[in-house]
Order: sequence, then C-alpha cells, then structure tokens
Amino acid sequence: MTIGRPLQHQPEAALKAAIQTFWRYGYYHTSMRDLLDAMALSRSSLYQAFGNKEALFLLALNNYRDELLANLAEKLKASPNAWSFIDQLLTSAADTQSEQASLGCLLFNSATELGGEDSLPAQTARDSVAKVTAFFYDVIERAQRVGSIDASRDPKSAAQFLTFSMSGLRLLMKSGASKQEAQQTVGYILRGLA
Amino acid sequence: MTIGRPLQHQPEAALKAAIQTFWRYGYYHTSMRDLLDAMALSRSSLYQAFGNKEALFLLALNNYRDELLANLAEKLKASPNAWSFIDQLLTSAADTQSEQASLGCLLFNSATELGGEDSLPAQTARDSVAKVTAFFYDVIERAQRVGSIDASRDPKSAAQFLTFSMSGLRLLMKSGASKQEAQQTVGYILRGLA
DNA sequence: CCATTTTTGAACCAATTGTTCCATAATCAT
DNA sequence: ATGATTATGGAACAATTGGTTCAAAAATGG
Repeated sequence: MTIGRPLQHQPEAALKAAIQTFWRYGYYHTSMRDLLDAMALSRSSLYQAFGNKEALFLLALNNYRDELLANLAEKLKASPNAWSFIDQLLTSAADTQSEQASLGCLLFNSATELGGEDSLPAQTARDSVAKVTAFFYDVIERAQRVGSIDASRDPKSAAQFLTFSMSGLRLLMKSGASKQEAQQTVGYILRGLA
Repeated sequence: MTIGRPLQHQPEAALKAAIQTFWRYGYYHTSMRDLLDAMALSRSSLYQAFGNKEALFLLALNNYRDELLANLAEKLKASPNAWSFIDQLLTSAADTQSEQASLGCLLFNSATELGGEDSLPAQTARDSVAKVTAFFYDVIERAQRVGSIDASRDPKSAAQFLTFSMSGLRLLMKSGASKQEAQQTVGYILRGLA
C-alpha cells in the first residue's frame, strides 16, 4: 500500500476551495495567503501537493472547465432538443441571482484578465473558452438539423455568438441588472440566433 | 504668472501612458514601477502630480470614459440616423484588428476584474459602464422615433443589450476571432435588436 | 538674489509576494 | 523497534509591493 505519512487533507476539496478563490479575486490578485486560508493547508503541503501558484491555477482552470462542460452535456442530454437547451441555458443564466452567478464565469474572467499574454495561464484560459465554443458548435449543428436554426447560417459564427452571449450575460448580471432586464436581453439573443 | 520651476512633463501625456498601462495589465497587476516606466516620471513627481496609485487609476478611468463618450457622441452626430450609427459602431468594432482593439475596453475589463468589490475603483468602473449604457439608451430612443427599432421595445433593456454586445465583441476579438467571424456576429446582434 | 515650485534620487517603511528548506510527525514494511 | 517514505508545520528566504519622506539641485518669476 502507500508508504509514508498519509495525506491529512482532501486534494479535491482543497482544489475546489482554490477554484473559488481564483474565481473571486482573479489570478494575479489572489495571493498565496488567500489560497492557504481558503484551502486550509500549510504552505509546504500546498507546494508539495500542487507545485506552485501557476500550476495550481492551471489545475483549477482545467477542473472548472471539465466540470462546466460535463454539466452542459448533461443538460443537453436532458433537453428535448437542441433549441430548447439553448433557450434554457440562456434563461437560467439570466435567472440565477446566486452569489456565484455574480462572479461571472471563471473562464471568461480569466481570458479577460490575462488578455493577450503568451503565458501558459493565458493560453489555457483562451483554450478553455475555445472548448466551450466547440461544444456550442455541436449544439448549433443539432439545432440546424431539426430546423430550429436557419440551416444556411454558419455554425461556427453562431457558436461564437452563443459564447459571446454567455460572456455578456455574465457581465450584465455582475453590473447588477435585474432578472427582468436580463430576461429581456435573452430575448434579443434568441431573436438574433433563430 | 506661475511662480517656481515649470513642469517638465505633460500631465496629459503622462496620463495617457498610465491609461495604456492599466489597460494592458489591469489595475492590480500594474505596479508603480510599470507606471513610472511608462509615464517617464520620477517617483516623487508622480506622487506630487497624481497622488497615489488609486487616485491615478480613477483619473485614468474617468479620462478614458470621457474620451470614449465624446467619441461616441461625435460619431452619432456624423451619422445620418441613429440606426446607422449603431450599425457603424458594431461593424467598425468588429473590423478593427488594432492592438488596442485586442485589449478590449478598459471599462469592461476593469468592471470584470474588480467584480463586486465595494472599493472606489470598482464602483467607478461599474458606474462608467452604466454611463455608456445611458448613452446607448438615448440612441435607442432616437432609433425608435425614426422607426428603425420596434417602438414597443423597452429602451433600457435594448441599451443594455448594446452594452452587452460591445463587451462580448471585445472578448471575441481578444480570443482571436477573424474579421469575417466577427462581422457575422454583428449580424446576429443587429437582427436581435431591430 | 530671493521666493517658489518641480525634479531627482535615495532611503526607508511595513507589508506582501512566491518559494525553499529543515526538523518533526505519521504511516508502512521489515 | 528500525528504517524507509511521505506529509506537515513553521521558520526563513530574497524580492517586490505601494507608499512616504527627505535633502539637494534646478528652473522659473519677481
């Protein structure tokens, strides 16, 4: 079996805490002290378990993205068709007033914060956004096959519009728009997309 | 006349340099060293002329917003009507591949970075975004009077949709979308808005 | 020459940054 | 129990953070 002193923390739980912290403060503005407090482990444990700040951030980003995509796939599967999935997705994004919703999306936030850097975190952030867009590409194609979306439309740009819309919606919620206003905004999006 | 040694730097030029720096790195990730280098000032000159980092950032934010709004107002005035202004605005935003365009908008970036903080910089960032939306509100009403936009639509949510769209477009450009793709995205926006 | 103001550069501050290292602790295998 | 192995706690690290203060030099107007 395993040799040596056993872990006294749950790496997954610690990672979740790290995600929350990066989510709230962004990459640069999150200090190691913040992470240590949130993850509830000692300095050396963190470095031994996760390497360093950058490596931890990359892990957090990938974990967040995987979970997000898994969640989307699940919801798509549960939807009667692709169009209603899109509708539901936007509507619920505009409806949730949770504290998490007001944080925006970690992926979009990171892509915005890290901008055009050529660092690994920046590349990973952009790449993660691209992966979400790729998922939407698939959804758009399905909706086109059923006829909910004009088949003549380029699915790639439509997918980008959807990513774009999710990003904008998050900013809107962050700016403190009301549910009602957000719902109306969803109306504009759906009208543009159909 | 003025007594004493005259200023050896142009405060406006220095402020522009500061804006560029905050634009590129964000508020927190910009250090005083970065600012000193970019503004080509000595430490004490900066503190004497601008106070401190936060004050300088607030000044930069307000200056950027004022210039942005002045620019928008000018373009609106030069447009034959409100609708063509909106069209032009989105189209040109999707067309410019300049380095500045890839930085996004300082206002949106700051609002995203500072999130829900209750600090003065965060408040100012949100407030600046709101001012842009207020400008769009006026534009929408004009377009409704001429009939380019359905008069039954709520101008406030339409204005928010426009702000939202500009924000999303910036993220799209930052992610490296092609001109062609961005232009198609503009098509979705205009279709949703009309 | 004097008063006024800016500039320069250094020094300093306390706090924070991310990181490294070492002794100690806790487990398993022998 | 002993030794190997791994985790932990905490000190210590050097570098940088934003911010302040100081003294001396420089450049203007009166």
